This record gives sequence, C-alpha cells and structure tokens, in this order.
Amino acid sequence: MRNRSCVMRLLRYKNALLKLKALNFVRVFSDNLADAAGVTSAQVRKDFSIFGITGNRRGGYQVGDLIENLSHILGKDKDYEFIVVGVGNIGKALMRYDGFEKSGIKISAGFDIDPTKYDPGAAVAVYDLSKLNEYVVKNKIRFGIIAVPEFAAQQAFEVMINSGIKGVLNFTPARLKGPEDCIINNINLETELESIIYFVNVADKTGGK
Amino acid sequence: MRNRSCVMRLLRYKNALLKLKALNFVRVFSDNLADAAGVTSAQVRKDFSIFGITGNRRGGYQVGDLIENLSHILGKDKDYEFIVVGVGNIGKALMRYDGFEKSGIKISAGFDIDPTKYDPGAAVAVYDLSKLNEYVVKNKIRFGIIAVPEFAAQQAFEVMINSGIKGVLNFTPARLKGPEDCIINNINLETELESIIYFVNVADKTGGK
DNA sequence: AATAAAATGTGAAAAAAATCACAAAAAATA
DNA sequence: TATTTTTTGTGATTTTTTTCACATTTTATT
Ligand SMILES: NC(=O)c1ccc[n+]([C@@H]2O[C@H](COP(=O)([O-])OP(=O)(O)OC[C@H]3O[C@@H](n4cnc5c(N)ncnc54)[C@H](O)[C@@H]3O)[C@@H](O)[C@H]2O)c1
Ligand SMILES: NC(=O)c1ccc[n+]([C@@H]2O[C@H](COP(=O)([O-])OP(=O)(O)OC[C@H]3O[C@@H](n4cnc5c(N)ncnc54)[C@H](O)[C@@H]3O)[C@@H](O)[C@H]2O)c1
Repeated sequence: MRNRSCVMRLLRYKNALLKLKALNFVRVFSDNLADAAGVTSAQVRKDFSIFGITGNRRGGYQVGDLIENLSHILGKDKDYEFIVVGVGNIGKALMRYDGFEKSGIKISAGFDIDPTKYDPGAAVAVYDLSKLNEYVVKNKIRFGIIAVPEFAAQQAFEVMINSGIKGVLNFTPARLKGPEDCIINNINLETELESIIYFVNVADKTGGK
Repeated sequence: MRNRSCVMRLLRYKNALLKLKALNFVRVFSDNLADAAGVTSAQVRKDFSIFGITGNRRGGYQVGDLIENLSHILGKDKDYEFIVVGVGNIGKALMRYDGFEKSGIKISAGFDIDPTKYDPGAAVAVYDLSKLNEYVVKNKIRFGIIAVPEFAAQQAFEVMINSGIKGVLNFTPARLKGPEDCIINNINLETELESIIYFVNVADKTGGK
C-alpha cells in the first residue's frame, strides 16, 4: 500500500542509492538496501513489488535504473519550491540550510509579521505576510513550512491554503484543520524529545541497569 | 502495546490536557481527546486501557487525574536535561527555543568542534566537543541531540554513547549504529519535505482536475 | 424508585503491515 | 551443456494495529 511509512522507506532507499552511485556502485541487492534503510530485505522487495519496480533475479538491481524509477515514482523529476512562514529560530535554520538543493528542494522566500524580519534583498528574501498571496500565486508555489508560534499556526495555515498551497510541513504543536486535499505533515520536537525520555526510562526499568 | 506510535499519542493527549487545564476544564471525554489528537475515541480508550488508565463511565475523565496518570507513565515527574552536539543552524534553533521548559525539558549545553562557536558564558554554554565527556559524566546527562553534518554524525554519536548518553534525537540523515540499549529517534527534514511532494502529486493525479 | 441517557472498557472482528518461504529466473561453475 | 548457486518476486501466513460493538456503569430525569 502507498501509505506514509512505505513512501518514507522509498525515500530512504533513494538516498542510500544516491550515495552508492556517488561511490560508483552499479549493482545493488535488496540486502544492501535493507541494511542502509534499517529494514529487512523482504520489506525492500515487497515495497518495490507494490510499486512495480523489478530487478534481475540473481543479478539484483541496477543502481542507476533504480534511482530513475524511484525518482519518477516519488515525483522528483523536477525541482520544487517551498516558502517558510515564520522566520524565527526554526524558520531561519531551514532558510540557511544549503543541503536541500541536492534533493531538488528550494526554499524560495520567507514571510513574517515582524517588520524587523523583513529582508527583501537577502539570498532567501523575507517579506511581509500580506505579500504571501501575491508571491505564491505569481510563482505558483504549492508547498510551505509553518514555523510561527503555535497560536498563529491556524491563521498562517489558512493564508497559505487560500493562496493555493497544497502541502505543508507544520513545526507547531497545533493540529491544523483544513481541506481534505491539503497534505499536512507535523513535526513536534517536544514530543520527539519526550518520547526519547519515555523509552530510556522504560529501558532502565526493564533492561536492568 | 507500548509501541512508539502509542506513546506519541499519549504525549499528544497529555499536551491537549494541559491546554484544557489552563482553560479550567475539569472533565474531559474520550471524544474530546480524540478530536484534539486527531484519532478516534475508541483509540483513546484503548490506549488508556493498555496502560490501565480508567475514567468514570458516563462521567468521562478528570483532567487533573489524567494529567497526573499520563505524566507518571511518561516519566515526566521531573525535569530532564539534553545536550546539543553541533551548534549550527538546527542546533542553535533548539538552544534558543524557550518553549521546552514547560514540557520539563532543558537544553543545558552545546558542543562543537569549531572554536568560533565556543561560548562558555552564554545562557546555554557552548564548549569544545572534547569537554563533552567530562560535562556529561559530571552532570549525569542522559539525553542528547545530534545536529552535526552527516559525515560527523556517527563519530559524534559514539562520543555521546561513550559518555553514558542513553537517548538521542538525530537530525542527520545518517543511520546511527550503536548499542541496543540506546534509544535513537531520527528526524529527517529532507524526507519529510519530499514525502509532502509525493502525496501532493498523487492527490493531483487521482483527486481531481 | 424506576427509567432513560450517556459514556466507558474491552473482547472480538477487521484491516493493515510485516514476515515467511519458496518457485522462478539468472548467473556462475563444472 | 548440465548443474549449482544466488537472488528476486510474490502469494500465503503471521503479527500488529485499529475499529467495532455492546454490556456495564454512572448520572440525570421523571
Ligand atoms: N525552535 C525550536 O527548537 C522549537 C522546538 C519545538 C517546537 N517549536 C515550534 O516551532 C514553532 C516556531 O518556533 P521558533 O522557535 O522558530 O519561534 P520564534 O518565536 O523564534 O519564531 C516565530 C516567528 O514567527 C513570526 N510570526 C508570528 N506570528 C506570525 C504570523 N501570524 N504570520 C507570520 N509570522 C508570524 C514571529 O515574528 C517570529 O519571527 C513554534 O510553534 C514552536 O512551538 C520550535
Ligand atoms: N538546517 C536544516 O534546515 C537542515 C535540514 C535538513 C537536514 N539537516 C541536517 O541537520 C544537520 C545539521 O544541519 P545544520 O544546518 O544545523 O548544519 P550546520 O553546518 O549549520 O551546523 C553543523 C555544526 O556542527 C559542527 N560540527 C561539525 N563536526 C562536528 C563534530 N564532529 N562534533 C561537533 N560539532 C561538529 C559544525 O562546526 C557546525 O557548527 C545536518 O546533518 C543536516 O543534514 C539540517
């Protein structure tokens, strides 16, 4: 099934393959990909089977072909632009990161309501939130990142949706409500840290110190 | 079962409950929590059932009791300190964030190999990586965050493990290898964005025009 | 006090995901 | 060319997770 975790695995396979390709690998086996992605080889083959990706019995898979196949399935034939709403700690960290390019992702602008954040001349320009609609429509942006304080998240989201954005990565703890056809991925750093605490505490109790 | 997604849900319930408490709510029903966490009410009750949390038939749950129960299960009776390794874009964003306190989380120091990052006098001090062991041992730190470049991730991880750290949040795309008893949570922002692209593209093709 | 209404708690059922296991194909070897 | 070895591809099986559905309990109402 084309569920989230399956797609996340495909992305991991693709990243592992890109590294193998950089090392001039030509062939790869499901076992290798399994190790790289932290799953079983049967899982790798099953995932490929679901998406109709085939290899060569006894010969494994051609690295180049596999990357092409996965890139096509994952819609990464071309580059995609994201905007960031909320140019604070997280927003800035994302805008300054130079590693997205190699994944075909570009952060093309930031938006904020704090005038001290505006910087239309920067490498990644920062504009007033009121300019978002115009910018998104003109540049046909379809993806955005929400990095505003929690209380402003739903409002920022609605501005984005109304401008035509179809997919967002939400860093706030808020659970956004919007149209069915908008994809929302949530990252909650607090709960990530809290879950680590939980599992370490459990290991302490059971695994015996 | 006490698996990751179940624990993540409990954390979401707890966060929703803290907000309800702030609004002076006394009672809450599984339906309310379901809405807040984006799951079904049966899921909420099943989760509680697994952990032996009970409410009052017809009367729902007492907000205060529930928070206490969940906090106990989730091991959040006291505060926990994290260190950050790699004080770059992401590392700094985390160290400057002032919202962790309310979850009982404190980022107590940062470590880097770049001398220009050292800042022992800062609100959250930044030290040379070589000081990590001493600091972690002395302060009995058990949790850390990895925000170094990918190539340095495994090395940084090993320094942390050897100092006694038991749980890490890893922002690099690297798949860390270490002892069984160390908890590793991975956040891969690239694949998060890429998966959004995938699902929006799929929705485009199937869902409509 | 009897009846009705509302919400929990949980086994049973269903759905989803992962693993197994092995025939089929391809390559290597004899 | 025949045999052996290796790895894929996938139906069947198992495991895990979620949902269903309803008896049970509690509160409210008459
Ligand atoms: N920084 C972290 O490490 C961290 C950790 C956990 C969660 N978060 C969450 O991520 C989000 C962002 O955190 P942060 O630390 O970057 O916050 P921040 O306060 O540093 O930045 C928020 C930015 O959003 C801007 N803003 C406020 N309202 C806005 C609006 N309506 N439209 C556009 N911009 C607006 C502010 O001017 C500010 O620049 C928060 O919801 C926070 O809860 C952050
Ligand atoms: N910033 C983002 O938005 C973003 C997005 C996706 C992924 N990531 C990943 O997160 C990680 C951090 O990204 P960033 O943008 O913060 O990087 P960065 O380059 O801004 O910061 C990395 C820091 O780590 C330090 N460092 C290098 N080697 C070290 C070592 N061995 N020990 C201790 N410190 C060391 C560097 O001096 C630097 O200060 C990277 O692995 C990156 O792939 C970041």
